[in-house]
Amino acid sequence: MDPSSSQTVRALLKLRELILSGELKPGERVSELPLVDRLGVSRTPLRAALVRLEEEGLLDAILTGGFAVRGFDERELYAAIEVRGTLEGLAARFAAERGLVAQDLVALKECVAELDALLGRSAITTKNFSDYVKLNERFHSLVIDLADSQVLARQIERAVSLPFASASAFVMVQAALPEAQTMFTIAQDQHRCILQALEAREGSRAEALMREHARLARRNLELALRNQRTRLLVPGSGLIRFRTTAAA
Amino acid sequence: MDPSSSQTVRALLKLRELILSGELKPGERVSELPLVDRLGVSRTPLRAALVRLEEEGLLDAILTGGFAVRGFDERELYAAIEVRGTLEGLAARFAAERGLVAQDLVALKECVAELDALLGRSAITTKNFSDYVKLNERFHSLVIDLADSQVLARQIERAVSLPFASASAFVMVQAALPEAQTMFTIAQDQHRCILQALEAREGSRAEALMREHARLARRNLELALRNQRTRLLVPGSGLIRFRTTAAA
DNA sequence: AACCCCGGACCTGTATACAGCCTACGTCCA
DNA sequence: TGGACGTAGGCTGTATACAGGTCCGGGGTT
Repeated sequence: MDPSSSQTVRALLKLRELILSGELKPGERVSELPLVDRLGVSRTPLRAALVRLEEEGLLDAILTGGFAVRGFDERELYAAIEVRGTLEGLAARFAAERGLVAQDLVALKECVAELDALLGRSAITTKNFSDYVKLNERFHSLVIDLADSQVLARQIERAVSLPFASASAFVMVQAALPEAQTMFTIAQDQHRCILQALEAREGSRAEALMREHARLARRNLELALRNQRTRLLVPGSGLIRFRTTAAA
Repeated sequence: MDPSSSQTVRALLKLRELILSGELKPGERVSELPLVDRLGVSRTPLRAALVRLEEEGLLDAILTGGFAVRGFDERELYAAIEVRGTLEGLAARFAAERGLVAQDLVALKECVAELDALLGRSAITTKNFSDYVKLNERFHSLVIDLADSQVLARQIERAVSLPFASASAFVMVQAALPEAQTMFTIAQDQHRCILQALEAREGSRAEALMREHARLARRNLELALRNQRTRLLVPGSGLIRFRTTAAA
């Protein structure tokens, strides 16, 4: 009965992978029976996974029943990032206003120091970017933990469940584009400033910084979409619907 | 196949009612078989409803399997309201920055005018408060619509699925407490100012106003909890765990 | 008297059968 | 040739049977 090895979880993971990889295209109906063969699970856990993915925002319920893969246009990508930044900003403010104890500060400072060390050692490349991703995610989850609100944490969890909204969604792009290398420096300075604001209990500043920090993701996304080469590095790129008509 | 009359929806509604009414207490395990008799649906739609309620935040998954009713302490109530206000604030900013067309403005102004008329006619009491609730919710959903982002709209939908977080959660309390009557006037002035900010494309102001607007809910909640008489008027009051030990 | 072990009831996860609905294709008629 | 109707296939919603795990209580032992 280990939940991590349950059929439901297996179905959820495989199905999410199928959607993100683009094997199921936006708008396409996701029928259950073909997936039963494809995923090797029966309909019951499969349906549970479908319901979860709908709540997650990757699927849309069809009026007549069943689900379809959801598509996202460029505006929705930016909105998703802004939502994430806004919620993380709120978390930063909560954390700052509560005040941090020494132990919390140590953990944060350690994280920032490790990032410093990593960035000072060598450039982030497509080969070693996963170390950066780990540290970056640690920083973000530390801040969320410090906000100490399950309601907020769950809401953020849901926001980043859209693959292109997460804090580390575009690290791969950054690593691949030389013109994006400076973003690492900027991001790390923001980390440092956020830490400082948290320490000084400057809630408003912490919030604003965290929001702006998320907007780096937006800039990376814009860069990524402009280059044919990096476009496919965007997580969940298969879900993106590019406008065929001229944008207003 | 009408989804509104499906067993799943029926189970979802009845189960939510059972939780909010306090018949199922926080921490209590929600076993499926007893509910099959109680709700008159089989386990399959019941389980679907359980999964949805977990995503909604009313249930917690138990490690060994199954679900338990989630409890909320006072801090979480405030956090939920703040999250809602923050997201609605973002919606207001999006709407303002996009710019409204004449038709949008008409709809908003009509809504505000109707609220003016209602408030001018007579005091809001526990008997006629539902008219106010309808108009208030219309104002809020208009703003959300104008933000024109499904990602954001879904996130807000989820935020207000916690019963005490919704924009109209405390109207009943307001109506019952004489000292809260001025809140109607204040709220309506905020509506007016938000409309003005949207019209002038003042995104930042619209956002700040919407946030502050949500904080009225917080003030109402504080009032409600202080009065033994109104405490039970708080939606989902059965889910609230009051601290027994002294708060840090 | 306290602790440990064993047994049974209960509960969830999973698979599958069945019924009703929607859809799409083919055919027939105007 | 185009449109409308009927039928067949497939799909989802629902119910239920079965297997494995969990938890609680009682009895025995130290």
